[in-house]
This record gives sequence, structure tokens and C-alpha cells, in this order.
Amino acid sequence: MRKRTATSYDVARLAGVSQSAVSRAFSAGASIAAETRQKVLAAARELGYQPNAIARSMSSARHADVQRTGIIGLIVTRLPDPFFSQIIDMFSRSFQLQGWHLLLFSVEAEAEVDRALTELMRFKIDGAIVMSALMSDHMAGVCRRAGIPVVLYNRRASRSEASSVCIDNADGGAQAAGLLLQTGHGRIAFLGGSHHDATSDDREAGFLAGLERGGLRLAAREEGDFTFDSGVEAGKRLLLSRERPDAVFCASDVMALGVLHAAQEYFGLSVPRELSILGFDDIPAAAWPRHQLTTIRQPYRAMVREAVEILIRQLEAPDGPGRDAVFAGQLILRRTVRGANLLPDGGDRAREARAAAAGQPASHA
Amino acid sequence: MRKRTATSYDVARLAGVSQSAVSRAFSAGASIAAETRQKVLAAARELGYQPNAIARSMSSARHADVQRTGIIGLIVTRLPDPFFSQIIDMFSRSFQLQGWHLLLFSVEAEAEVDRALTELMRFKIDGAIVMSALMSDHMAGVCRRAGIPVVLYNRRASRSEASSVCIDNADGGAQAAGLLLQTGHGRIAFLGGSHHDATSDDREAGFLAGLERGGLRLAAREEGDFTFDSGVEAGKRLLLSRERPDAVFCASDVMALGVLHAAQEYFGLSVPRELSILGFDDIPAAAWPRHQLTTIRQPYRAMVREAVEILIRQLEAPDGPGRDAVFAGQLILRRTVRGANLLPDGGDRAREARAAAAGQPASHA
DNA sequence: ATGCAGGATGCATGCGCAGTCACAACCGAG
DNA sequence: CTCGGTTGTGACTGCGCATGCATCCTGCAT
Repeated sequence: MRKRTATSYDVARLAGVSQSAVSRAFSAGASIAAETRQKVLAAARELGYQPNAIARSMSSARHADVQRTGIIGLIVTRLPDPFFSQIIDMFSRSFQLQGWHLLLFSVEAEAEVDRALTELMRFKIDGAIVMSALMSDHMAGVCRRAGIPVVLYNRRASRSEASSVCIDNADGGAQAAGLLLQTGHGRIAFLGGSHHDATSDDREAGFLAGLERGGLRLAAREEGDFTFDSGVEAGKRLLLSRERPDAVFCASDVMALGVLHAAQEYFGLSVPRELSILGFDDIPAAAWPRHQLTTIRQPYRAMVREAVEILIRQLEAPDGPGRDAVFAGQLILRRTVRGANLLPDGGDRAREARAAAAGQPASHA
Repeated sequence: MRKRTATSYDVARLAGVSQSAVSRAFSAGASIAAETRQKVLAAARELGYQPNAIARSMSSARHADVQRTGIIGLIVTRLPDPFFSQIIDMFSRSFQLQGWHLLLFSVEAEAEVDRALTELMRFKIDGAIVMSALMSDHMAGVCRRAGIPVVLYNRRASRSEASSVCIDNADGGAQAAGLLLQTGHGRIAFLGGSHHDATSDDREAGFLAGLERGGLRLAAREEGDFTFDSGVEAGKRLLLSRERPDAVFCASDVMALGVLHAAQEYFGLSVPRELSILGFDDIPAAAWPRHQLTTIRQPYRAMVREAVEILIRQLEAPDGPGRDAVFAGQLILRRTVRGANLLPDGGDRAREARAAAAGQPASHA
């Protein structure tokens, strides 16, 4: 049986004041004498009293403009993926620092997002972050009507039903294409993530457009599911083909590392001499000494900071405008692209990217 | 301004019934006519009504034996670490499946656990999982008095103030020592995690005891902080020493991979011919083709399942006994220990471990 | 000495829901 | 046709808190 915890009435009795006084002692800026507050806090300490956050949000439900539970829903996909776990950690810490709490929901497929949001809304979350997934238009409407701001991370919001923060995937793809063309690759392959995943598709589109501008066409195309193992398998398929590609651009670092390990281990290839590999994201393992993967970095710290700011601003001014922030990816030249280290200053595109990333994100209200 | 969402009264009015009827329509096993329930559900659908979970837990606070918020606190350390992110993901999914929700709290240091629990208790969590950290005895008492079960993951509970689930770290260390002795290594080093970290200390103690049984002493000792980079740095220090070790046992796979990359990249060493490396945990990257790290596997799926079961059992029978589950680590022979693949069936210890892991965990009520 | 402003405090109320209680409606048996 | 029993339903209450409102008190100006 759950033991009863002390309530504000218990504290009031012990401190010899009214329950209102206890409530006021715990809310900043309330009209209460310093002496009284001390008396109350002392009694509270003695009883181990902590204001009940649930009851508090119930109570304030009356006062229209401040109903707050202090809870934010965080809906995540592929939590164990190193790219995402870094981001989740940063979200968690950022919100904590500002006094918010996160209700975590891990979903498998895009289709579960609506269900997750519905369930979270029963807890009267004040807002939500949705990672790498979209909600339905229906759900977006429900959230809007309920006054719950949602920020999509890693997805562009369509029709401004929500705010969003993401990387310019098409531009990243174009940067990748530019680098591979500039370094004289001829048989270029692309390894995509899950079928019809917006992120992967955009990177591919930008990549293809970039190749086309250089007068090249894709030599091969494979598809994985953003996991390392799928990268290994796709790598094997690519390298077994008759016309072996001399470069592969992968929709994520995790898959790119799969290709790298497959190329070295199962084909004894020298990277980048016999095969160039280009990733996307810049996860920690990309920088490991034996990997030194050339990739497009997502400035995820700035991106998370931006997402948190957008959400909190909307929490404070619920009728304010949303915001779509698009960040530029930054080409990181390491060792897996042949000839790249010979380019002056890492090539023009890299310089451009660096400049863009340093500034503000492009935005669309 | 937050828009008002539909309440049970709104649904009642639309359905032409009382508020009580609406409440009953949403609670299984309540005394209500099927026809009435349908009417209510239809009205609810029309208004987009969802029972308010906050108000529900407020209300049921009166009925002593069932106060439930449905929220479980999850306090985590080192969230981005691949070993932990897998586990967090599994916790998240397991609890979700059973209708519980997780309030996530990411902490940096052991000392923050008490603060985190205190904060979570304001939300009247029904229970908590604490990963890789201990709470103070004081806090344990507070939780016990409040009737909030806590399960420590990856830590042994002292004085049965809480339940716990963890791996037999000392035995894992002993297995590591056994393997290195059996394969004829002579200058053996240990790479620890953070200073005075219980996990690292226990692994070290078991390892040292094992070496001693074989008549060997540690040739060198280094300390990192469980990160890859610290593994690289510690690896450099070890390999620069006059009497270079011929084997290193690392307190975690992440650090072991750091040593591996450092040995190959900065010293051009052949692993395992010139240096054997042994890790602990068996994270996904340990199995990558170019790593093939020999390690002690934690059967984390079974462990998380056990932790969830323990917590839910205590949630349902709050006065029931706690439980300390200790799982056996399983030696996974890959390629980073010289001579290990020559052992019959991977060596006796591996067979033993496999058998132990297949069975029930040892337990101490 | 009187009036008044402004701070401090207590009382009463309701947030949305689940459960208790009382009673109406309806059943089959006598 | 009446009576005990069974269901279904609605009125009412309180979970713990924050706040509006009324009241009281203190200090200061007149």
C-alpha cells in the first residue's frame, strides 16, 4: 500500500499557518513575509514535504493562461543509433536545466507517432519534440487546437502545422556530389536508408542533382535501413558487382562505416585508394583513428539548442509564429575520399559550408 | 492561450448521460450497459475527448491501494554510450508495452541521483529505475517510506534498500584473467573506468584475483573514463611504456576499441599477434568486421526483462520483497586475443558461462 | 488623532476525475 | 399482482493545490 506523503495541510498545521501560506511559501513572487516563509520551509523540511506537481497542474488548470504540467513529450525513433542518442541526451539536459521534464516515448514506425502523441496528451504535456518522424495532418490539427506546440526534429514541417529544425539534406547531398566530382571519381554509387525515408530521399535527390550538374550519372544504387549491418550487406553487393564503383555516398555514417568495414575486411580493399566512402552526420565513430570517415557534419548542438528555444518560445507565447530552421551541413574532410586532402583548404564547398554553419540557420516563418 | 480541451462533462452533456457514466465508460469492468458505453464513446470520439491522466491520478489518490500515475522515473547516466542507449531503448519499449510511461532524467554524476529522485517524486512516480548509479541511504529511506519501489540497474544494492539487477563483474574479471592466462600472456595490463566506479572496481578486483590464482601480477594499470577517447589516450600511454604489455583487459568495450584503434593506427601493431585486447559488455561495434573484439557479454535483454519484471511485481505488491538478480557474463571469443581460437570449444570458461547465462540468474532476496 | 495605502494572511473554491451511496427500473418467482 | 434481488444510473464528494477575495494589521501622511 502506498504510504501517504505529507501534504500542504500537514505542513501548515506544523508551522501554525494556513494551507495558503504553505502554497505561497513555495511559489516565487507570492505575497508572503520572509519570516513566515522560513517557518513554512522549516516545517516542510521536517516532514519531507514536496509540492505535488500533479495537483499543482490540476489546480492551475483554472487559470487559463498558465496551465502547465511542466512536462514535454519526447518522441524518438532509433534511440540506440549513436547519432540520435547524442541528440536525445542533449535534449534531456537542456530541458532539465530549464525546469522541464521529459516524458519519453520510443516509436518504431512513423505510423506510431500519432498514437504516441495521443497518449502523451492524456498527460497534458505542454509541448512535444518529435524526432525523425512526421505526424499526420489530422494530429497536427489536434495539437494546434489543444494549444500544444510541436517541434519536428530532423524533418521539415509541411504546411507549417508545426515548427521544425533540420539539416539541409539536399544541399548536403550536393556537397557530397561536388566533392566526388572534384576529386575525379567516375563510377559513383549511392547507398540509401529506408525506402521512402524523407531524409534519405532528400540527400539522394541533392546528390543526383549535383552529379548531373557535373555531367555524371549514378553507377549503382543500393538500399539499407540505416543500420551498420545493412551497410555491410549493401557494401558487399556493391563490391561484388561487375563494374565496381570507385566511390560510395551513404545516407548515414553508420551505414558508411558498414561499407568501410566490408570493403576492408571482405574485399581487402584499400580505402580510399581503391574505394572512396562518404558518410553523413559525423557521429563520434566517424572520427575514430582507423575510420577517419569523410562526412557531412550536422551541427547538432546548435540544432538542438535551436529546437529547445523554438519550443520554449512557443510555450511562452502560444500564439506566436512557428519556425522552420534549416541548418547547413559542413563537409568534414578526413581520409576516406581519394584526393580530397589535396584540395586547397579542403575545397571550396567545404569553406562555404563552414561559413554557413557558423552563421544563423536559414529560416522560414 | 491554451485552449480548453473537452472534459468528461462535455462528453456527458453530448451523450445525454451523467459524468459518472462517462467515467465508467472508460474504465474496464465498470457497471455500465453496453449501449450506454457505446453512446458515450461515440460522443467522446466526436469531441476528441481523452481522459485526463493527471486528474485521474489525483482522483484515485483517495483510494489508498490504487493510487497510480502510471509514470515511472528513469534515471540514466551516460545516455549516449552505445551500451546504455540499447538498454534505455529496451526499457522504454518494455514499459510502454505494459502501459507505463517514462519520465526521463539524465544525470552526470552519482551525486545528482538524489536530486533527480526528489524531483521525480514531485510527479508522484509509481516507481523508478536508476541506471549505473547509487542513491544515498537517506534517499532509499525516503523512497521506501513513500512506497516507491526502485530498481538499480548495473549496481548492487547495499543493505537491500532497493532491488537490483547487474552482471557479476568480479566473475567477468575472473573469466578475463582465466582466458589471458590460458593463452599464455605474461605482461598483462588493466584499463579501468572512472576512479572508484563500482563497476570498474569489481571487474578489476575479479581480474586481479584471477591473475593471482595463476601466479601472475599486473604489469601495468591505466585509467580512463569509459569514453573512446580516454581509451585511445590510455592505450598510447600503455604502449609507450618500456615494458610494453602483451595483453590489456579493459573495463568496457568502448575503451577497448579505443586501445585497438590506437594500437593499430599509432603503433602499427598487429592485434592480436603483438597485443591482445579484451573488452567488457559486448556492444554492437565489438562485432564489427574489422574489430572482432573478444569480450565479456552482458545478456542485457534478459537483464532488462528481469528489471522490468521486478519493478512491476513490486508495483503490484508494494510490500513484497525486493530482489537482487546477478547475471553471469559470457565470454565471447573473437579475434583480439592471441591463441584463443585454438582453445577447444573456445575454452572451458566460455562453455560454463554460456550454460550459466542460459539458466536463471542467481538471486538473493 | 484620523485616514488610507499596501502588505500579509486566511477562507473558500474549483481544476477533472473515480468511486460511494442511494435509488429507479426491471427481472423472475411466489 | 406483489416482493426480494439484480443492474444501471446519477448526485455528490474529495484528491492537493493555487488563487480571488475579504480581512486584518502596520506605518505613514495629514
